[in-house]
Amino acid sequence: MVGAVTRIVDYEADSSPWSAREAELLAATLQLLQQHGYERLTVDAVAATAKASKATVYRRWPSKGELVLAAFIEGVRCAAVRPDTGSLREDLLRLGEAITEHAAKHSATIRAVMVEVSRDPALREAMQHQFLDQRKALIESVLQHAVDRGEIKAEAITEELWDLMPGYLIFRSIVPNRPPDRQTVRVIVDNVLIPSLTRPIS
Amino acid sequence: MVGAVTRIVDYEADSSPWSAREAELLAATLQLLQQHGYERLTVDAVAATAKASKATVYRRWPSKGELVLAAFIEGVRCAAVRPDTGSLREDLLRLGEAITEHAAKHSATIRAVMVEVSRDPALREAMQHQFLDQRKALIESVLQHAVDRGEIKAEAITEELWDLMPGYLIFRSIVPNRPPDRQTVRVIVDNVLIPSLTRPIS
Amino acid sequence: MVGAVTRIVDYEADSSPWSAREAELLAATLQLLQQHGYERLTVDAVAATAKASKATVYRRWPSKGELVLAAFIEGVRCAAVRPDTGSLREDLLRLGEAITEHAAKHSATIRAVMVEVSRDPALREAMQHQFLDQRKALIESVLQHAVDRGEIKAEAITEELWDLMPGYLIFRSIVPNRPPDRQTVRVIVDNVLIPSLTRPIS
Amino acid sequence: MVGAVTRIVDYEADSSPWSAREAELLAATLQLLQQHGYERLTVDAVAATAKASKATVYRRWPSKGELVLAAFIEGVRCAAVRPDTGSLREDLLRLGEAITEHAAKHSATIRAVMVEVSRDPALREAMQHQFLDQRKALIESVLQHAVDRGEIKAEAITEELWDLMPGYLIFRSIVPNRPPDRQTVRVIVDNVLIPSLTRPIS
DNA sequence: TCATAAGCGAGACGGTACGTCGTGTCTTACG
DNA sequence: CGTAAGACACGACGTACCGTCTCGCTTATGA
Repeated sequence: MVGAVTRIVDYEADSSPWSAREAELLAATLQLLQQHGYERLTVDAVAATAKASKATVYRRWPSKGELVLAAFIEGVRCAAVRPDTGSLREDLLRLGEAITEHAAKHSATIRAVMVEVSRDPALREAMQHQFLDQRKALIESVLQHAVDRGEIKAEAITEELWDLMPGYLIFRSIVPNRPPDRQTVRVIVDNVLIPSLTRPIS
Repeated sequence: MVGAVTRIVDYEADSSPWSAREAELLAATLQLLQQHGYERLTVDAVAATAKASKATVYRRWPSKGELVLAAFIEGVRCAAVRPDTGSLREDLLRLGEAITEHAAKHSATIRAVMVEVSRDPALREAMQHQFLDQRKALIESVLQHAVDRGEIKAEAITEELWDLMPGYLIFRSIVPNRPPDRQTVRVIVDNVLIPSLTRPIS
Repeated sequence: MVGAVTRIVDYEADSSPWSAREAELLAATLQLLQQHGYERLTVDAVAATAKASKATVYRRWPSKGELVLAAFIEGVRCAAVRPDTGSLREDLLRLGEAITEHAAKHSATIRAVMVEVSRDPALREAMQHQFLDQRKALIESVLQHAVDRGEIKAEAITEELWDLMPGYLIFRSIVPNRPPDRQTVRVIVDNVLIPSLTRPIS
Repeated sequence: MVGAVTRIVDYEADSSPWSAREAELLAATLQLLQQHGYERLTVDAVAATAKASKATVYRRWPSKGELVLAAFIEGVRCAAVRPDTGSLREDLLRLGEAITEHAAKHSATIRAVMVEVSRDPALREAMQHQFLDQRKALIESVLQHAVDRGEIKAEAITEELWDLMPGYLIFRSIVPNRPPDRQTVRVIVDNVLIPSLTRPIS
């Protein structure tokens, strides 16, 4: 049964692993990231904003990169809610719009995280387990529901397919000049995903 | 006629605007970027590698960001060749594979460029004209040829569609753990692009 | 009468004012001072060595400086014994050798104490009463005995004279490369002190 | 001939080995040392005072300790002038007073230098060659002149003797509460040095 | 043929952020 | 209640890099 696989990593947001103090620090980090971008974010400023000291920050996260990744994941964790409208098309639209919205707000953070993650295998690991796997489970859950409802066949689901929309939307969000909007999501869902998912299997 | 638009920005690679000295510096930059990533690339190291002095670098490019963007664009310029196999599917496959290959080699650079470009409108401008428009023209040229051959209808071409494959492939390249390969390209072309481009227009 | 002055502060070692716990802490401090010097001595290390917590240390001594001074004075208190050989020359030699020996063992501590004492009037006060006055009384007692025996005249005793040997010996101990030895003491006693103390008063 | 030895290290002040920039930094260091003492001297403050940057300081002196030692030695270098009055007693008085005056002004620096020097063999070496040897040569020169004039015999000069006055004066300067004055110098010269240097050799 | 200028290497400089460490204060939980 | 454990704010340390600048040296041209 396919559904079982979906449950290996559940899409349900876990309760936060952070203490109140840590959450404050991550919130300060996220806020400063949005305002100034990664390069102009200083750990001193994070500490000052959270009325903490640098040592308090570095006790938790051994480098600026880890701090930013944690802040990013924490930001995503809150936003990850599975849509459940009863219709695959609606679910996908909502999912796409949620991603679009979140990515628009945190594009600087996403860019920074990509750079940091590529430099440190430990960060890569964290990114994989705490973010990518979560998102994968979320989408698979949406698709699995559609399979359960008989809207699509399980065989139509490929890695590339479920990954396509989030990947492309994020790409558009972090590349200058063309942030995605509702229209972008609609076109992808209606012209790409739904046709591909519902066409007869060769 | 649609083809005329395509020619506004030609996909043909222009001859390099750089002198031999400048090309050396860009080559050194590109090499160090591949080896160490953006953050650990220092202008000192670029100068040393090219046996130049920092002043020589800064005379050309007023900041590390501009230097890296120039190096990136120069790297792309060489690699941009329009496939012309006579078959849309083949053209798209080759295009996707070329993008995949290039992005694999220069993922660190791409990540860095995204960060830098987002911080400086001047870099954004340069990125737009010297890279994005080029790539757009290249793909439109491929699609236009298919229209000319009668393989697809001009109306089937949407911004999202021609942009989808490059965007997704680059996304996959710069995100950890799942670099795209020929199979990825094949699935996108066969399961997404061709179906979407050839399905009857509603 | 001269002897009366000597008795204002007695040279006799008082019984220690410290509890067993406090003595442990001071011993740990002294040991770490000898091993690593003042700068590299940390209050954390003192606490850890004595299996105590930092709060326990700071409850007794409000700063690192006070702690170190207390440790130093405690170290000296134990070592201060008045020689009484019946001969001024012998007494002075023993005194000088005792100072030499002690200063060699605790040169790092002495240096540190000098720095700390100069920064804090309270420490200066403590140093004065708990150490300098003690030493002064000790030497005056030795000299007074010699006067009582008729070896020297009371008028020959000047502040500079009785202070000269300890001061110079300590100076030599805390300056690099030339720690004093028995020969140093002998030369000072025989060539300087005895001649000066016994020469006819002009 | 005894004079030859004296010339191995000449007491003459060498011309400064520092550039103008470096002299500024050392002057700023010395000034701040006098004002605030070693512990509260920060390299940032030195840089700011000299309108330099920390990197400029650290390029010259690899640590705060080395910087302070250099500043101290530079300060001494300027002040070291050999008295030459034609009378040993006068020469010694002037020497003692010069030492007293200088040590009074720089007592905090001297204490700091002692601590730093004891921690680093390299600093010890520098201290030895650039300061202690200089001072030794200076005093030997004064005594040698007296020998040449027939005031004293060369055999009366011992290491301890010529070292006694500077050592004791510096000791008094760096210990709290009893800074030496002209009277102190006079007593040492008249009651200790002159008698010891002129007494018949046994 | 020589001088004057422009480009270059070398690298010092002011500035700024990093990540580390130690002090002295404070809280929490245990005995 | 005193203590062990240890988190915390503060602030200095020493390092690294950016982008600017000055200094001579080379080279390339104009008198």
